[in-house]
Amino acid sequence: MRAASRSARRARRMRQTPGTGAGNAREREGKGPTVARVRMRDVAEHAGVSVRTVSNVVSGYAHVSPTTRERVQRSLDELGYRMDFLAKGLRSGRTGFIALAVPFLAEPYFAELAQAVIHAAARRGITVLVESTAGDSEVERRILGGGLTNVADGVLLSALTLPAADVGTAVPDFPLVMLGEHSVGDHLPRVGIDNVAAARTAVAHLVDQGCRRIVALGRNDSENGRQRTEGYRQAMSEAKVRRVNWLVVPVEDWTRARGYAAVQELLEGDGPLPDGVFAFNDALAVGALRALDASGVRVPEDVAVAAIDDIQEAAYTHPPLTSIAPDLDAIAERALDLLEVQANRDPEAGGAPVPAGLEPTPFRLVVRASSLHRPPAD
Amino acid sequence: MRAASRSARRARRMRQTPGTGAGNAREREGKGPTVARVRMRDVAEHAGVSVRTVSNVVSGYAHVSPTTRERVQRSLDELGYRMDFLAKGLRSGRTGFIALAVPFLAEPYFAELAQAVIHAAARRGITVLVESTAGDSEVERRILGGGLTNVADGVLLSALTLPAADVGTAVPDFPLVMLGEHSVGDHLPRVGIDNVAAARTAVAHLVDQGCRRIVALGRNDSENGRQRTEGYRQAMSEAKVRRVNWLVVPVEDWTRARGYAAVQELLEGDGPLPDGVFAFNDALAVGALRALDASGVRVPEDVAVAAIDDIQEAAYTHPPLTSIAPDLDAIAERALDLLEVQANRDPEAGGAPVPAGLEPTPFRLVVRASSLHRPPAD
DNA sequence: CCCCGGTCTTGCATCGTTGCAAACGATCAC
DNA sequence: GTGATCGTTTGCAACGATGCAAGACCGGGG
Repeated sequence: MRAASRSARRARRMRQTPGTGAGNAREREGKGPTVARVRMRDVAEHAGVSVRTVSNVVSGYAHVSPTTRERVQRSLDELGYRMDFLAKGLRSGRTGFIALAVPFLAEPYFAELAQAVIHAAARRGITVLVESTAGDSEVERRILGGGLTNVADGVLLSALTLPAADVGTAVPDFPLVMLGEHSVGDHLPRVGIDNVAAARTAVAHLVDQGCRRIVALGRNDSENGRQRTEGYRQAMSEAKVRRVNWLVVPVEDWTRARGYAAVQELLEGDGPLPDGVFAFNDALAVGALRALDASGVRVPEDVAVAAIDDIQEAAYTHPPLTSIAPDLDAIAERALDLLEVQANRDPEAGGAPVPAGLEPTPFRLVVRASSLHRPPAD
Repeated sequence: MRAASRSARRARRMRQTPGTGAGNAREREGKGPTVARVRMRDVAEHAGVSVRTVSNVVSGYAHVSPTTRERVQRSLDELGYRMDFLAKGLRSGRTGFIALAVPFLAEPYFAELAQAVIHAAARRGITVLVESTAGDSEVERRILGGGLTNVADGVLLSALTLPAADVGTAVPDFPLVMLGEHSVGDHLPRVGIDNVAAARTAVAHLVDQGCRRIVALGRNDSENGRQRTEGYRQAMSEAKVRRVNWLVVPVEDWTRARGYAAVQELLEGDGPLPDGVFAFNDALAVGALRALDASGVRVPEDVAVAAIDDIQEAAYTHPPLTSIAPDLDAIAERALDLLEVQANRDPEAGGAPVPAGLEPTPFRLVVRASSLHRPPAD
């Protein structure tokens, strides 16, 4: 794709003043819809000051006389000046962008996370570049390697598959914060909920509701999965549930389809039916609920269900889904804070070391009908 | 936020060779994690060629001897060169980014649309910048005014609230394609499904299923809404449904919550109950289904439900939702095509005019349980 | 009357890349 | 052998902004 409208205008200007390249008085073409790009130089000439002074006004430099400032401002408005981010970025080394990489933007949890990040960033005047890695660890590795540097001042990476071993313990040379609940080693700063605690809370809630044979829907092949499995174990153990009633059903990925398939298989099997399902995320739970519904199993009477994520959809399932709600806004804000810390760190002076390890953010249990196995003891 | 690691490195270099600024042999600092930025100049020196030749190799220029190309490539790899997109963009006028602006990224439809766009763009080597306008018409107007130009080669805008009157008939001076189903006038290129046809198809399907009193859930205060209303009208009229059985229930926005509230109100009212609900989008339908479920109204036996969007969630509602599925990949591809057409258009030569008006993309009706009011006639 | 400290303004070089067009060398036809 | 041609490589300037440091200007104290 060529930016024809822009380069063509440039070409015209260069034709006007061949060689010198100093084409100064830049014609504004008619009053048609097409508006020539206005540079600081144009504003400077219009206001009768130097380019540098215009820059000073635009960037809010203190020592500019009110008179000058106002005159420049008027020219700025009149010509409709807009900063060229590319030039600014090239010269100053800062772009005003951060990159956010998530596995699947279409997955509700990541969409909601992305929205939270975008809004938090907008409040700070930062624009977000969204990448969708498709859960490809190759892509994730490339990003960790700095593939987005120089176009972004910092990177938020929500890795999915990336094995910790692949990353090594190298600290990248650009601001980076791991997002969500996946960890690739504790040498990197990371923001998210405490997965063990979250899972334990959800499972303990099911136990509270009288469940004694609780199936966990998930898999411990990722750091994230391991932690949620651990939370499940802790809660089961604390509740003194007999080992024979523990069951972790592995699923390939955490989608509605897998949740549906897993539960369907479970129901068709010859093992005893569970009275509780703890899904590692809401998408799995949504699939599970559908499968239970299709098989005529009543929720929560026969089986109680709880999960983690509390996506918006959770309030509208049949029945509404009990879930652990991470504070996405808190995650976004904290992650941006950590990016700033890293960006402001002066590597020369040694400065503060890069913060590392999990920065836990709050979560809460949102109880809805799906887990009300027995009426609350009131 | 300051990009400290980068600017500090720069400062150091400048200290080394004061005045000249030509610091050539750039030291690679230790073997620590910090890696100095490698420029074309560094590669050129390493390979013993000119900077321009490196540029030629990198950009795939044809007339480079195999020998030279290979030598440069080796240096490129060895030094780990990565292009500075800012400099490239500044010089060439093209950034390789496009901007995508949607109202709410957390709404499943927009998330799925965004994912489709990101993937389609990735296939073309384009990176996507996502903005979330929050449905603010002020933001949308700013974007139409060119607020994202110069950082993006083109803009895809999925406007929500923007009234056509505010836009005027001016053709923007940058590549722009309106996305989704909202129109702000037919002077702008636009990609999406034919809303009238889509709505008519959905409603006709409900009629087919034996529905005679069909409520439309939506509002005609947007172009989009007007068109879906029109489709509803056409289908009702074609089916010769008596006027008294037509009803459009207005909703403030197209969310699950509004759909829920609207149906609840409807059920509490004293009017006759409908036997069919046509929701303007899936989110409304999801809310509607939940409200019907909560009130003990059976779907599809008592009321059949159909909607537009076919978000992933639709296959997992209770019961699964019949919906019109737009081809998101086709929308994304076509939109990118149209951006390219505009970008390549030579305004000097007059070129082809900017394509304008709706570029309709295919859709299909996905029938699920929610609309099976009576068993198919077979 | 001049020097000094401060405020306000400016010129120059520079960020890393590509467009342009010229230079270069080798090959080829005559 | 000489000029034309082609393929290959190069130098220079420029994209639009900011960092740096010097210059211009102003008023007050010595």
